[in-house]
Amino acid sequence: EQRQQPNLRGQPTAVVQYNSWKGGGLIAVSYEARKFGVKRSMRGDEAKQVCPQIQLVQVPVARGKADLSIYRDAGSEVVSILARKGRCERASIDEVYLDLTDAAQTMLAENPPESLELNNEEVLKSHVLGLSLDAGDVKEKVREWLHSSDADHRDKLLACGAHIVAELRLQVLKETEFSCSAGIAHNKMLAKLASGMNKPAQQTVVPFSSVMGLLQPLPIKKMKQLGGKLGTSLQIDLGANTVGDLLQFSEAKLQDHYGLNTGTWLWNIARGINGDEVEGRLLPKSHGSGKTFPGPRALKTIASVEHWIHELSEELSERLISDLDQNKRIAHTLTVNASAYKVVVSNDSDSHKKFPSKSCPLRYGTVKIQEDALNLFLAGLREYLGPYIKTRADQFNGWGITGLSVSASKIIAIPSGTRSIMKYFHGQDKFFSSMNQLNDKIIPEDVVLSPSGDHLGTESSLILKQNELRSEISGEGTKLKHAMDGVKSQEQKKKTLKEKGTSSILRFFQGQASCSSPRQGRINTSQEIKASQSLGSQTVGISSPELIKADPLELLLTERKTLKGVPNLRQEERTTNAWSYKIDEIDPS
DNA sequence: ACGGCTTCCACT
DNA sequence: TAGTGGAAG
Repeated sequence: EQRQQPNLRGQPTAVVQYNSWKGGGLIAVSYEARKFGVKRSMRGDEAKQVCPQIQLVQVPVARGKADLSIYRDAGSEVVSILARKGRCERASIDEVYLDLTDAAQTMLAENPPESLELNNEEVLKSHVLGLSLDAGDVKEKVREWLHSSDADHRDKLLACGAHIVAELRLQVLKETEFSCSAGIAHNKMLAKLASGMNKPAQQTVVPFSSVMGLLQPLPIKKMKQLGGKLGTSLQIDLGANTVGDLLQFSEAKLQDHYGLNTGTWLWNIARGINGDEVEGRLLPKSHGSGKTFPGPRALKTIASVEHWIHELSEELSERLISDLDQNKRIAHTLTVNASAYKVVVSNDSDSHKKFPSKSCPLRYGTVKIQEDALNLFLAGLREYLGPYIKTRADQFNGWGITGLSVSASKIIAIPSGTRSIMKYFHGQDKFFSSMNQLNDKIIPEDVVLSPSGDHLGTESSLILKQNELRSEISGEGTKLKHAMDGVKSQEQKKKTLKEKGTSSILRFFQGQASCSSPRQGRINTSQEIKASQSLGSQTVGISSPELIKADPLELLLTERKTLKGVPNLRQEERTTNAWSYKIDEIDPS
């Protein structure tokens, strides 16, 4: 927000979401404001009390809920810069791990620090843990450490790392206007620890010889993963208050208390050992959209729950489309979570049960996600209410929903190339069963795109403009039923798939039965269509029809046209002169 | 009326 | 595997 509004730079600032209740909740606090004791977890009103001049910026609201997308995107800007220099793991919205081993080794071999004449001023500002604290010229000591030619090989690598990181941080500043802090160490645990030691906008190096000195006196709760119950247990049950205190416990003893994995992990981190790899992952593993309804705002009717599930699903759907668009990834699982309270009924001490989370295969399309999410919720609600179903209408049955969230997970990149696509589908049991489900579906007449979008409302799942492919599928494409009998052998199916790959795969994108649990009956198709009409369905276009001829599948999946940055047009209208299909009809299962 | 909204992970 | 709970930003 300080980047967005330069007048906020250097000013005590905080970001709040919502503000009608006690001024909203703070989710981020500038360093200037922290000096006043402003904390995350404070309310806007509270922050004003301790820092009257604080500038409060509100999180954007969309669909009645906080929308964090601008902050996600800001995080991505930084990731894309850091990823240029090494294996990069997006650890959170504003943190990444970077494995600079290769870059450091290369630098040590070709451009060792001792030979560097002119120094990046930034690297000289590094904090190097363990450099004799007694005053004197600290900066000179740092320079010495960074360039000493008789150092431990491992420390030389760290020195290279410090140079690379200093450069990267400057690069990030230049390209994004964000400052950042960094820790440079031999593993993730130590790097994370060090990164928090000198903020803001500074970097800290952990020489190999300083590891024990760093960890010994460190309060256990400062270590990542030990800030919660496990850390408390170490203190209370084992009497270990510092990481050093852990050294006295054998690995076996720690395993007895906390299990094999956790025990070993504890034994290792007490010694500064942490083998966790930096995962090469620039993108999130799941997307979720949720909202709480505290206190009197608790939802008490199915209708209100439905409303919010629709809002949340809409946001989720939009983000899934962006992910597909930008990253060619498809999510496979939809999960709904809720929190609820139930008033004591027959006092079976049952009123504190947790609302169960439910999931099902994810079908693309806003309306489908909305329907499936609602069904998952209802399944959870029945289980939650137990025998006390009270099939009667919505109203006030002694329950209230205090939180709702829908999320998408098992996000998998679409493989590129026909062969790998076939292999990919083949590997999925559900593929063939879903092919069978298509038997009773109708592939409609081809529909040509028109700017007015008047083709919408037909059940067409494919919108094809070029004749070549159209003729290819028209034989079975028009009014085709019973394309495949469910009794064919797997081999036969495979063959059919190969021979008629185009239409088969295209048909693969047909919508199909809704999630089997929890609603028993089939969803009324006309309702589905109507809803789809009213909300508009997304269509994505493909350019380069020639390539389709050569390899329609690959093109279908990999060469879709970017739709971003074309404002004031409905998406359907943006896909002119292009091959396209409706995102709606993608069923990852 | 809980800090809200996420994301990731270990465990069963 | 689906579902729970913990941890963290």
